[in-house]
Amino acid sequence: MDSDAGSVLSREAYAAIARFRLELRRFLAFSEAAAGKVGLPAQQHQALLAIAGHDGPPTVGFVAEQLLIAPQTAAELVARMVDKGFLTKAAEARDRRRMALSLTPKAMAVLQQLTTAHLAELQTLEPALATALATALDRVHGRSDAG
Amino acid sequence: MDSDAGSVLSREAYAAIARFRLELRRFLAFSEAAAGKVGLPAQQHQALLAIAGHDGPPTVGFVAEQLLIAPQTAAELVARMVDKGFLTKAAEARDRRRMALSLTPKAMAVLQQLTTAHLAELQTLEPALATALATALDRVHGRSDAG
DNA sequence: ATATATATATCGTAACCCGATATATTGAAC
DNA sequence: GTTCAATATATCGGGTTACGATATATATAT
Repeated sequence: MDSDAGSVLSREAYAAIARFRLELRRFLAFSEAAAGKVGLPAQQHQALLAIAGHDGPPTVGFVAEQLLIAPQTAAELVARMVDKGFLTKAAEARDRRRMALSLTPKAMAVLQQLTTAHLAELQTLEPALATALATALDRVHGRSDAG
Repeated sequence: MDSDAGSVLSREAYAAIARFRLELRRFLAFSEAAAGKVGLPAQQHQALLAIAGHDGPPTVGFVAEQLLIAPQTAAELVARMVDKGFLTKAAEARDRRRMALSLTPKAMAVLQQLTTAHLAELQTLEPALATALATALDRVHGRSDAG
């Protein structure tokens, strides 16, 4: 299975992958900065986005799933967001262990503004990101037509 | 300038962007787990990758630039990596303030293995990532042809 | 020689995550 | 309807890493 784990990778191959990761970091750094400007740590922004995009009733567990974090971490995150007035939390009638989460008007306003800015930034960064990824994957196969 | 900051975004639009961010997190989670298995925190892996892909002599400042972190954070990161035997550090002759960094054989072996695994994973995730991004950007323009 | 700028390093502090654990609630077994 | 296991959320303690403020060494300008 690991038959080519010993194949030698060129400096250019590492450079191409590093470039892709840098483009990724640039987007994430933009995102974190934009969220920070409206008073949201990056994870709180992601929680709002996941909740706003969800069809059914979002819960703490749903946030954990979408953010790929442990349930207790999601509980802490949600608690901070409730404290700051971005979310409301209420036990579901059908299963009182689950907490139904809702965005406050403040959260909806902030998320809309952030999302607009993100879409514009993604439009800008998408070509560099796509090119960097394609180049990185191409290098693996021995191609090197870049200038 | 913020003329369309007030445009209403649909739940589907949020869902599409949330999906893209989830795909991104999946890749980053894979990367962190893979690096962790060989004893590297995510940032140390990124530092190795940036150094391996760099042409000239890499320095602490170069690592800070590539990882988008503050210089003192990069100094700390590099110090931890030297302690663990992944990097060597030596003042440059031409400018003794700068520290020339080199990968140890241990680091090269680990990075090669990690990179091979990452390229395979990227091949797998790339379609989902590209589709999610394209869908998110399409939604903005009012399209909704997804099934 | 002096002042300013640059590169790296150290220290204290804050944010976030997780493992272990606790509590509340549900559902299953009997 | 009581008991037991499973699920959902919450709390606590500890570890990692980031940054701001600051320190030191070296380089550059005048």
